[in-house]
Amino acid sequence: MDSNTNLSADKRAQILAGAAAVFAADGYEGASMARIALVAGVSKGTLYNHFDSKAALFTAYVGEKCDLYLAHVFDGTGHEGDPAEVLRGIGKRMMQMMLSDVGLAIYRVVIAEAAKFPDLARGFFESGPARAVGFMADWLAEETRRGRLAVPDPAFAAEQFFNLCQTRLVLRRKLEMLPDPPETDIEEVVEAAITMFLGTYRA
Amino acid sequence: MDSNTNLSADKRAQILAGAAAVFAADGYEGASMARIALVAGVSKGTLYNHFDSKAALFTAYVGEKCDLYLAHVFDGTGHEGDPAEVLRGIGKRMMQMMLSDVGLAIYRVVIAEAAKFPDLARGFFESGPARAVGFMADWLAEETRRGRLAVPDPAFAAEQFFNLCQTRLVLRRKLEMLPDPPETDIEEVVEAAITMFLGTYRA
Amino acid sequence: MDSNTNLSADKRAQILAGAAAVFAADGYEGASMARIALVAGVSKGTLYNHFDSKAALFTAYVGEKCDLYLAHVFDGTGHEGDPAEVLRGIGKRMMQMMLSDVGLAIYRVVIAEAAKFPDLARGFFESGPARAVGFMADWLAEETRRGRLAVPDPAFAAEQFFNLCQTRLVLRRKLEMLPDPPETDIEEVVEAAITMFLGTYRA
Amino acid sequence: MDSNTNLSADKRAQILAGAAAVFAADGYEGASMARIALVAGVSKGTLYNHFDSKAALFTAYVGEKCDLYLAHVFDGTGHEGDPAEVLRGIGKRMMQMMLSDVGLAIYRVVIAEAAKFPDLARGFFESGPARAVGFMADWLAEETRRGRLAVPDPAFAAEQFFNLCQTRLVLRRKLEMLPDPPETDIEEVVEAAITMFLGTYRA
DNA sequence: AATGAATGAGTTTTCATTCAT
DNA sequence: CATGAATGAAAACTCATTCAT
Repeated sequence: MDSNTNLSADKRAQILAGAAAVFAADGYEGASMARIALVAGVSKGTLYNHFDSKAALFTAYVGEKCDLYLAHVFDGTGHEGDPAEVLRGIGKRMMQMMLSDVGLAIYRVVIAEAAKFPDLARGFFESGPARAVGFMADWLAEETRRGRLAVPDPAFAAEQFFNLCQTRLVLRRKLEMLPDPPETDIEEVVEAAITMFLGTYRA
Repeated sequence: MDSNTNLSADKRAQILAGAAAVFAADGYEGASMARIALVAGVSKGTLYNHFDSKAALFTAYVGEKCDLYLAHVFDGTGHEGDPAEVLRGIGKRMMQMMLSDVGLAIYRVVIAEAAKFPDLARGFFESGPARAVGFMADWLAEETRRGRLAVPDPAFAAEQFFNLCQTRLVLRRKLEMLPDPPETDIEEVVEAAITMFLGTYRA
Repeated sequence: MDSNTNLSADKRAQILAGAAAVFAADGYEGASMARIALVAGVSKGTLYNHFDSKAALFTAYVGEKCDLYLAHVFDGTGHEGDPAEVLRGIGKRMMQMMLSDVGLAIYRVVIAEAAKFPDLARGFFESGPARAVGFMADWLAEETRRGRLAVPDPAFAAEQFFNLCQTRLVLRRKLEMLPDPPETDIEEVVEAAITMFLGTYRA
Repeated sequence: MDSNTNLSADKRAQILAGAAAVFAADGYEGASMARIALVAGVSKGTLYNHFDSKAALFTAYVGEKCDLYLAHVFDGTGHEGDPAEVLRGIGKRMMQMMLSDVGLAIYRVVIAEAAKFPDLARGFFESGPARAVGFMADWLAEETRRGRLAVPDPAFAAEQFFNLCQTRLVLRRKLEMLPDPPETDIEEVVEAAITMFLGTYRA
């Protein structure tokens, strides 16, 4: 029975992998269940044995990506040491994620379908941005207690920092004007964000 | 003869108005020509007498919005007086536009279809963000010459300011988590952006 | 008023010229009134001022071609002199017509639409094949009276001769397997037809 | 599993039967997929599960008719005995085929669409006329070797014979002027063709 | 649980025809 | 009489979903 469960879970994962490829490439409306079945290597009927509808499959796809991809951006990130160094690590990881193919694909599809799938939009927000902001806000509060920084509203400041880090690169990438942003550009932008951020919030 | 021209232009405008409503509500793929015809109050055939295809209609819709809406955000904006005051005007106008229903709808649909319509994405960028950044960068350069500010890279600084202004409100609005952002919130966020911006770039 | 009539007749001829080009290229179903209007250089409305419907325009086109093109294949053909020589002239003219672009186009379109436009099919038959057969049958009857030939059923014999002349070339041309049949091939085939024909019907 | 295969093949055959009826009645352009689905007793979707497009269905229809209908006209035809008798059998079978409803329908539609489907036209030629000519040419060559006939160019002579056999009946049938040609007419025409043919080619 | 054939409503697009100017 | 915008029915084709095997 365990093997049975595994088999079933495997099929589910197999379908989700196909769905991920197709939804990322074609968007929600542009994706067809036939194509997902083809890419996943199963029949159309099997799709419906595992997911009630196209919308349910889409929801599961986005939910999975949010859990497995966005959610772990900061897992294991140390927040000890010099504030500038910590900000550098946070900023770079965040930007690498936002500029990656997968990160971009989820963002695109969630923004496009936010009106149709509001729960998904909220789920995306909470597994991704909200989690990152929460993590960083906690750290800012601690540094403020320690006297190294002076941040009156840590959550707001965290959001400011993430917005600053997106300068120049993120919008252009979303508009397909920047196929492959180089590492050095990210570092430059993050450095400028750190300078401005500490210029305001250093104790 | 004038009436003839007006009639034709009127129909075109009528169709574009219907298209705007439907594309904004349903996105490109989600919109159907039948529904656009219904909302515009014309027959499907008339749609095709004025626009060659759905893609052409979509292109005309986005192009029009970029020209008539985004492009005029800064028309007539004075850039005299105290830097903080000028930044306040720029920031507020920009945020009002980005958070408006029309601004949001264009952003959503352009981001979603950037891969399929790269020219549109570039057109959006150039009529909207690039124009705003260019306007602000010119002003920053002038203030630097005057000795009131010290901005080494005006275009980059302008993008930083716009990103700062988006804190807290814009992403939540895109995700349908903030149906109607109040004026006071915008002012608060812009004020914080001005503080941080001048903390770095004041002479 | 005469000028008026002429103007009107000119427009009619202009429309028919456009219709001829389009029907020949695209067939009846494949032709569109919009394209005919374009090629004829008039508006769609003008088409309907001169012809009641697409079917009427088609009928007029085929009728005109039958009258002006098929009907005059034998005008001015002398039927004096050596029977072989007369047969040679008749056979060659007939084959040149059947293998020409215009002749082929009419045949194709009349055959394709014979079920839908039976009157047209009969009209085609009578202006074209029947006329040729009648002309030749008269000549065969006269030669029989003169004692140079012995043809018991002149109309039947005439049809036999035309069928013989089509050997090898006509079907292949109808099937687009012979874009441009050379003159010498026609002569060869006609010669063989004459030999066989006279082998049977010479007095 | 056999039943499965049969089910699928049955549906295909069922669709082809419907397509045959509609294409024969309306031609390629005049036929609609909706009507074919209706006549075949399946849904439009099922049509597209079995054939990629209208053109593919048409190609399959013509190909099937050429294979199953034209190709077997001469199967089992004995070519022993008196030449006149053999010619009589060949001529009658050929004419019965050309004057039949199915034979006429394929001819009509292939001629009409030869420009659009050149491969089909060639396929028609090779399964039908070319095969008949080849068969008869072989027999003529053998009779020439045996000394009963004297045919210098057997393929050309075969085509002459088939053209002669079409006298009076075939064109009129194609033009819908002869709904149902009686057997006796065919015999008469074929007899005349044999007379003329042997008048030239008898040893 | 897996399959894939069948469905029919829905999509974009074309077209013959009409009519106000 | 010429125009060309407007129409709506019909075309080819797609797709999410169901269901018998």
